[in-house]
Amino acid sequence: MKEQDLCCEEACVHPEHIEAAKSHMPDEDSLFSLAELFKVFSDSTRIRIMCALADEELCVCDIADLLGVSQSAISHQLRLLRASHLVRTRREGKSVFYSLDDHHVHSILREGLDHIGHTSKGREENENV
Amino acid sequence: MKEQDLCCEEACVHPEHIEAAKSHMPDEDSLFSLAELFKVFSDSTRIRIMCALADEELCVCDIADLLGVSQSAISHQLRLLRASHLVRTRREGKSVFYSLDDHHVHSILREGLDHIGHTSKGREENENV
DNA sequence: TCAACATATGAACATATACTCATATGTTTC
DNA sequence: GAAACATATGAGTATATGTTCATATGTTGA
Repeated sequence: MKEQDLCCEEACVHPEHIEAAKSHMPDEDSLFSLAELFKVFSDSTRIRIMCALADEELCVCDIADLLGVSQSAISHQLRLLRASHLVRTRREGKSVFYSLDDHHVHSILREGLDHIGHTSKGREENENV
Repeated sequence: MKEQDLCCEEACVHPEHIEAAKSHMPDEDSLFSLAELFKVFSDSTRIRIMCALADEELCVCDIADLLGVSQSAISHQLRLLRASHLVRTRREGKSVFYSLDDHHVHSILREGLDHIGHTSKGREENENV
């Protein structure tokens, strides 16, 4: 049989814990949106773009030059960032300037850096993924 | 020609802005680790696992049951979470209990939820990715 | 030691995604 | 309007990744 895998069909599950956990779970839509948001943060090119924009706006070719990535690749990534409301644009003549669109970008990056700072300190033991 | 794409080879680039941005960029290793960390947050199954563990530890089959995902899939995902130091384990007999390993999990999820809360409010106009 | 159970893991497969290339769109200057 | 330039985008491709399936590992009780 194979309905829901039926692992630990009796004793092991803790129904009261499951109910408690269920009660404070965000709704499905939020969970999906959350994953989508962090997906945007999950590529180092996009992270580098956001870091580059941390202090001031830059045009597309500035970013491409700064990161050593092709204009096309940058443009594709900027599109994703914009779709997630993480950057905004301002046109000035032929150039388009991008800047961060949300204070959460800073907070999220900071929390992330904080985490990797902590984990890299004294816990190199289980790097064997 | 094709060396570095040579977009805006002269006038457009703003060298002083590029230098400024360069100066406050995290080092390459951190940027890579950051992306790796957020990659873990970029899947809704893993997000759901972390939310489920927000208040209390759960054993593997609890999580599988709660999320309606196979034991194997959960186990694979837990491995990633553990490798990123986001969850920790405690064995009790045949069961293995997982719990959050880091206060950053809460902060990161909260910032993320905050962001999607803001963007979903009145800006449905550019959902056309 | 063996059966039963909970969890972990390797291989395989289907899908997602980041880049390149070619080209389109939009802007300025002549 | 045409040329030059900055940016955007569609198609194609190589790689990454999440799940399933089969099976291994580890624990308990007989």
